[in-house]
Amino acid sequence: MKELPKVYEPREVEKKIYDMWVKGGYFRGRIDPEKKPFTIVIPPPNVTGQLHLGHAFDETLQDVLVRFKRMQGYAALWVPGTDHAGIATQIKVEEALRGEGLTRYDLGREKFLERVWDWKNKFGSRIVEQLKTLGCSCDWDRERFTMDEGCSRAVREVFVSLYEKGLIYKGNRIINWCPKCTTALSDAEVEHEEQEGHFWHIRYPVKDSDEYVVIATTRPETMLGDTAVAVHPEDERYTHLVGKTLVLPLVGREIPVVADEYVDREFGTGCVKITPCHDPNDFEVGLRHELEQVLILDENARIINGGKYDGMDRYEARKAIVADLEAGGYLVKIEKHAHNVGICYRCGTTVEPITSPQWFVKMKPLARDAIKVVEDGRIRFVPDRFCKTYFNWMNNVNDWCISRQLWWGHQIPAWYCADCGHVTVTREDPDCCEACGSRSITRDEDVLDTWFSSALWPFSTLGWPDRTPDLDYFYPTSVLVTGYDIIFFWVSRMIFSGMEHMHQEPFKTVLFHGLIRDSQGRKMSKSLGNGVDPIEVIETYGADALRFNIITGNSPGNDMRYYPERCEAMRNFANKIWNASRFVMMNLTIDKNELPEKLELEDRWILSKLNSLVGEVCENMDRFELGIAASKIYDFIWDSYCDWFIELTKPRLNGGDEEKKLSAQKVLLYVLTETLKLLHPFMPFITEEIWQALPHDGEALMIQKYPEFDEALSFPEDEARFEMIMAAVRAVRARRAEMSVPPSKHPQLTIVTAKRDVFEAGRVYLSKLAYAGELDIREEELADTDGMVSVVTNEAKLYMPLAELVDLDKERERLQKELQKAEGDLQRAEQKLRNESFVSKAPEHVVNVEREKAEKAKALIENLKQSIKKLG
RNA sequence: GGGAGCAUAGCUCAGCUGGGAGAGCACUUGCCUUACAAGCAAGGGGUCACAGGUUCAAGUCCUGUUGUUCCCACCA
Repeated sequence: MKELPKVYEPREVEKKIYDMWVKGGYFRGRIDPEKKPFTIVIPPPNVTGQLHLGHAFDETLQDVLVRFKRMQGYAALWVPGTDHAGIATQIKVEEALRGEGLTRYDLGREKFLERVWDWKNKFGSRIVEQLKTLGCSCDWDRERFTMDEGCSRAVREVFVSLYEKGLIYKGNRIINWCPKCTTALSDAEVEHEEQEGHFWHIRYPVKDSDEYVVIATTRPETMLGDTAVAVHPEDERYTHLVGKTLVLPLVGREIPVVADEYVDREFGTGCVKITPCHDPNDFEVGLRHELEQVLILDENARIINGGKYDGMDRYEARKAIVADLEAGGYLVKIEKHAHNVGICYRCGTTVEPITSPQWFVKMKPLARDAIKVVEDGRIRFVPDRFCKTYFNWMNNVNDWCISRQLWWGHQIPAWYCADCGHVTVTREDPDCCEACGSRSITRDEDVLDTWFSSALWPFSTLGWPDRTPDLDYFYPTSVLVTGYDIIFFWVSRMIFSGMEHMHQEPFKTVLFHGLIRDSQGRKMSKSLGNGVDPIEVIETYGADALRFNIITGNSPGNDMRYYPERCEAMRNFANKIWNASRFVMMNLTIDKNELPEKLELEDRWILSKLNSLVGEVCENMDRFELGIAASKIYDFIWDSYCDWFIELTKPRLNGGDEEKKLSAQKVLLYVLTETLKLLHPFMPFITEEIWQALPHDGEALMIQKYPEFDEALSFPEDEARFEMIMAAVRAVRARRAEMSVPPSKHPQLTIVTAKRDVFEAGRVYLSKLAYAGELDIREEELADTDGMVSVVTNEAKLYMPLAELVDLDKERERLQKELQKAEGDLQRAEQKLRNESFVSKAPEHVVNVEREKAEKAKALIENLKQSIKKLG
């Protein structure tokens, strides 16, 4: 038998164990017609990213599920991979270039892309290695990348087929523009932030008149693009002006007053300046009234078509324009005004709504099935409250802007013909225009939104668009695990993509988790510098401790705070298991794991407890209550197994009876082994390490069969009998603690009980765990209890000759207090039982519990009363 | 403007389909009891935010209130 070190050292163990697993090929997902598949695709982290706690959370949940199902005999497959993360990655490489004094334009598209690929190759493996240190049991042979050949083919196929169906189109429409990233963004990529701004009231004179209207705006510079002013058609203040012409201050452009129901009469002045190119509402108004479109911002948000303001930055122009308005007497007043501004989710820059020719996915037709599949339960959300969020979004979804003015990503497969203007969109790169045959075709410069490729992830990673055996077997995937913050970005898009291209839901269940915050509840972010590096945590406490910390004490969908102290507690737990195992091994003389033929009372107790635990854990796991399952295992190991059972076996192990010695070993080993299996999905490393050191059949714990509930190992009566002994032990310990009796003192213990057989069977434990000297177990009351201290349980009165240690008055007081409590219990139970409707309406077992409670309380009261009487 | 979450011990949080208030950390007391002081034993600490309601029974279900966090939304 191998000798284990006294303190568990995760660092040394984890690497070794992981290599062993990889070598054994246990992570491989293999098609097996005999087995049911269980598939998870990883939410692909950014290829150049680093593992943060959010990932650790996400991946741990997935690994627990995959390991659990794998052990249960499923053909488990966890597909790993990374995302090219268009904007994020491109920004990083451009930043690096800036260090060399270069921009991407200096390099040109081709050279720049080479640089990005270099970058990807350099850092792409970093996060993968970090996932391994966490213990992730991904099938690394299937690692994918959203821009690898297969995924790119899937993207191309989807784009072309949606285009052919008319579900992708190009249009000149209002989109969100980030002037820093210089690209269009989808609605989902814009975050909103309340900012303290101003409301500028500006006078627009009516042409050839003394009259004027006052408009209010938060973005005065956009007046350069105004092509109308709108009022409500029924607003009597302004009806006489409808159709009249205004002269735009500073610009001199003549613009009409139009009537449109979009205007809210109550808000502001009731007059709205209309800037079709720079506001989504105004854009619509502009279409309705066939207004001119004047674009006044370029890709860097500098003024164009604005006369003297051309070339100014938007904020510079704002200042200048306000000053000029004031000088010209057009400025009526300035109010403070808090309003929401859109900011880029990548760089935080305020985005500008701008009309621009972009590619869109028509969402309404796709949303239909995507809603239905969640409605009818083919896809289940855990917790289900996120259905509401999802439906709300899907029901109101706008077309999805998918083109990005970036270089890093899937270039849009559209070619424009210089001769006839036709757009060629094909699966294979064309060399001429499909309409006129002209060779003067140029490819669209733009790339697709990163999320366009992630949307296909559940099937592109399994081989689609080819009809592969993997796709047949492993699709639809079983569970998707992800944060609720990317429902719109990713989950919803995978759902409609799966329905559209596979005609099947991409996953059966979505398990949503929350965000990990710092110990003060703040979001972890680079700017706050409060991020916790999971790799450092793993180095300090071990991956198992981190995993267990994350899993326990969290419920689906809820955010959690990260506390280093909790990791310490979990590290201690790992050490506890380690030492319990050391104890078992030290005492082991057998090399086979089997239960003995003759089981002692405590054996049946622990086996029965274990068996219930197994049943409960499996149930909790099936309901995705991973945290509950984990803490039940924790309690069993620490309380039942270590604090009680191990202690209970010591008399047998140290006694002279060889048969008993063997039986104790066997039960210790059996229960430990089963417990390690139960715990393995949560703490894979330490359980595997210990299991390897124990007598075992098979190669690895991670591919052992997960325990199942077994009726034959359920002994409820023996459990109850043993609990009686435990209650007595606890009662004696409590009394001794109160009186500060050191463990070295072993006074005689007299037990007066009607359950004499039970306590006789527990003789050994009583003397060991209750530190008893001589033991007298009897049915008849003691005649003389002078000088005795008593403790009372439901089933017994226990006496110890320790009266000299105790203050009799205090003792009386204590017993009175206990009596009061017992009488209260009895009263409550009897009250319930007297209640006619309780007895008739409550389920039988609940009533029985109440009856038992009353019985027990009665017995206890009787015992206590006698003890008090004896005190005199 | 719409929607959702949270409110339980000093702190951070569990508590599943309603049936005797839990964990970790912190705190108090006593123990180095030959697996473990990263430990053992014993203990203190909660009107489960508030107000109603349903029920034999409510931390748990319903309604409202307060506080708090978040998401969505085109009021310039």
